Amino acid sequence: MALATRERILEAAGGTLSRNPNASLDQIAVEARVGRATVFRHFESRAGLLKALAGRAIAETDRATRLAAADARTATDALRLITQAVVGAGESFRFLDSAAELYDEPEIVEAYQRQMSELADLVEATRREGFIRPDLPTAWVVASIDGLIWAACRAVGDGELGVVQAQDLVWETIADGLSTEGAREDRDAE
Amino acid sequence: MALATRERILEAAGGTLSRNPNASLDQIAVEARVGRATVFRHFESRAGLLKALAGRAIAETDRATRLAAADARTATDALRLITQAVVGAGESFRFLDSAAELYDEPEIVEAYQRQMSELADLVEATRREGFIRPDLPTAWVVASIDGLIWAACRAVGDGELGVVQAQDLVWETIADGLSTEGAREDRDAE
DNA sequence: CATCGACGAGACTTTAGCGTCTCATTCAGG
DNA sequence: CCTGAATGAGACGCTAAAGTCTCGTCGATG
Repeated sequence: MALATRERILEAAGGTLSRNPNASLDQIAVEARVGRATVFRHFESRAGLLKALAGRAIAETDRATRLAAADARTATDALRLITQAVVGAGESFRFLDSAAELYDEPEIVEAYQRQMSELADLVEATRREGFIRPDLPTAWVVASIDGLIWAACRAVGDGELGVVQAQDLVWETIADGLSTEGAREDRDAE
Repeated sequence: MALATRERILEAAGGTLSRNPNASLDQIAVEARVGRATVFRHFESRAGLLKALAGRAIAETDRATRLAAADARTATDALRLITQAVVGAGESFRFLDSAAELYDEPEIVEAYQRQMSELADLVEATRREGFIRPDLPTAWVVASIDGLIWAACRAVGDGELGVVQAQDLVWETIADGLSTEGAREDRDAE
């Protein structure tokens, strides 16, 4: 039971915080159908809960990265798998909008920077495969991917797109952009 | 003087809140080199300050939209001008990360939805000009543009890119995506 | 010089939310 | 049936921050 309760609290916290970034522990406890005291039995403090939640998101991303590295034959394919995995797990990340406090947690900040740096390395690798345009700064490529993933998660959360649809669209947009000016001319030979 | 003070408070609030989404009125007052009481002389409450700040951002966007409509010969060009104007004014928008409270302000929500709907209309217009790929849902196009603008503002704020550079990259990415797969073959005739 | 409005400083009250603690209840295992 | 661990309910104290109020100062204006 203990584990189930802890999990239920984390789940509720993720959901509630993604809807209302400043939700109180009261609201989270209610959402989790749990007494507020129980939240403190499982987590040291509000910061501890946030930290656990962030740790979960980081672990999930790491897992997706490992799977992608195992399955993909090219860096480009790995980038695609990771991107789509993160969009799929988007609900686990939306709470981060609110989590300015997490910038005070060295562990979390470090893990986040590590993942960003891994992403940058992966982007470099895809660049060597000829996937990424050589004239784009890596910082911008990483930022764009981040922004598009965020947009996709938002669109899914708002019910504007389905998860699978969003996963496909993110990758298409990364690869080809939004305009007809290039990609589609290749494909459709207009 | 009254106007200058009010403006200084708004400026400080935008800056402080973009760095720390949960900044107190104390911090904002200090940043504005103003007594905390003076903040209340100019704004009814914290919510009032936030609302004024949001109103400012909305007005700035409307202004950019009007200018773009006046200057641009095509919808595509208008979309470019608006996108780049918003990136240029990005500092006025970053505080919105923190402003979950604003969802309770009908005026602001309505104005935001109106702007999003105007953007959607503009996207439709560029689609008729053959700019946007016909197979992409408008909701996704709007969301992507939003995401890329957000990414650009973040990159500028973090010092990773210059403003002009970010403005160009956003538009390039919207138009051509990140990959070599289409656009660059057109341009460089590889 | 007198006046008046804007301001800074800071005391004060109130409220929301965090974190602690206690106690009764429930439920599973022996 | 007995025991102990996990929980729910809720009281309690504490702090940060919002919002109010007063008073003294400064500076522009007549």
